[in-house]
Amino acid sequence: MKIDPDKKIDLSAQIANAIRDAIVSGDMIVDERLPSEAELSDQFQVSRPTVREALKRLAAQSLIRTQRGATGGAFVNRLRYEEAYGQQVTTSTLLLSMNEVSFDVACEARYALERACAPLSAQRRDPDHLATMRAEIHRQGQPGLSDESFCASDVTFHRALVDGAGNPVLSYQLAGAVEAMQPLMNMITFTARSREAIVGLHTRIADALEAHDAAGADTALVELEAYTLTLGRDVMAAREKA
Amino acid sequence: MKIDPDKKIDLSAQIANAIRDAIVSGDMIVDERLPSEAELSDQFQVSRPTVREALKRLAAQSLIRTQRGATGGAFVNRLRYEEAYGQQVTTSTLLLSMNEVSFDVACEARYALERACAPLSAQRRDPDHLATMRAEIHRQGQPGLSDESFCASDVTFHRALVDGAGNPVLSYQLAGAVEAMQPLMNMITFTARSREAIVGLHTRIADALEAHDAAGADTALVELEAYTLTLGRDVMAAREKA
DNA sequence: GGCGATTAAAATGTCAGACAATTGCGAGCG
DNA sequence: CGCTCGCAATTGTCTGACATTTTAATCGCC
Repeated sequence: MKIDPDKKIDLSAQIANAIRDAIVSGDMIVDERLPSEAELSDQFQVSRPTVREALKRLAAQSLIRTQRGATGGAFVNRLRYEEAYGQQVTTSTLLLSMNEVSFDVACEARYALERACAPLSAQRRDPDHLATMRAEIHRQGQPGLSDESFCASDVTFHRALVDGAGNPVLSYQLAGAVEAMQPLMNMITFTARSREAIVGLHTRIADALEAHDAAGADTALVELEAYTLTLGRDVMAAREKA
Repeated sequence: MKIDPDKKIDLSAQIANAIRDAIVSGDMIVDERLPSEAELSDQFQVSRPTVREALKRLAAQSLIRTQRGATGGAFVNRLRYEEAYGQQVTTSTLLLSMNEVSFDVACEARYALERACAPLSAQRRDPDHLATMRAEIHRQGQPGLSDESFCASDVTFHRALVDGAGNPVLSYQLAGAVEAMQPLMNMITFTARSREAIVGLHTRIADALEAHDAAGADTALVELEAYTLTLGRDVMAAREKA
């Protein structure tokens, strides 16, 4: 591994970067064991706590995992979709909440991405995805459902749509966009009438996917986007007035 | 903040999670100062190194930044798109390289997402984006360009296309997909003939965007996807044989 | 009284050494 | 031969200290 002269940035950050580069570049392969903390501190000529801080940085990014005991140590982690999902959602949520992203912009991005999945989903959706969508549509029609539950069900519905495309890379990329929107969507109070409209559009989407009708799904998604936008703007307007 | 009983997971991970939740939930706002390491170690009843490991985890995710000196400390960081880009690209690249994502699947995801941007880009692209695309097209036509440079230029071209949509959320989401593909694309050797074909399609895309012709851009992207897929499969087949 | 230089204080960054906890493996014993 | 016990390796945590950096206040001088 490389050296770390007396730059101005933290030693632990330099070490973390050096190891990260080794992993990303492929110099270290999955499940390969890193040297022990003592060996690393010797190799980099720093103390063990400094090495540990570097390893924790990498662990926070799921690049390595650690294991105690005799045959333990730090190992290059196989990055799994589930772990990447979590980070992706956290990052996207923070980006949206910290950068004054407007409801309109987030909404546009979300539906643009979903529409990219719809044709593939119309082609490949399997009965499981359709069943999930039907179940969520039914739940969304239940009276007395809280707004939070309605939103959660909405997310599940749209994730089924995305997963129906059968492309894990797409599912991963969209997890952030769809779930990060949830806090924004949670601000909306859904009236019985607006829920009815949404359920109707969801039903049209599910029907179109079941019939392998990509164009129909696209049309329904466009309408759903327009309707969601209207709901969001009403909330903003009402809040402006108050 | 909450407590951490003697669970089985690391204390530093528990503390990091507690602070992360406080930030994500909005309990701590941007630029707010966290308690000093000494205060945190007192509050959580752990030693300072343990607190430091927790803070490094958060710093690795760009959730906090630290500053030395009298008025220093750890501050909630405003997550910027540029920082999020980097993490997004690193994560996506690793996901693709570690999970045996096929060239076909990655290609499909990338072009599906780009096609989602194309209509917006046709509508909103400004002269800067067009100029970038034209410049990269010209570069791609230069003889003697290395395959790596050709790929890098390709990435710049497609990022201009995506940025043309004028939606930062879309740009962020797609940065991972486009750039993560680069290592896979770098495996392809571009012959003079294939470069010519790609430059032709790029020109058609730029022309369509300039003419606000969304359908034309979409058609050209579909053809480019098919052509890229062919190139990738040829490489795989040749590698199989060898 | 005002202004500049020095010093003090607060905070993070780093180090050294020690002990606890966990786990695998081998040696010893029944 | 099998089981158990203990040892060694490794990470997890603690204590205390010193170095470095930055701000702010104090002191002295004009």
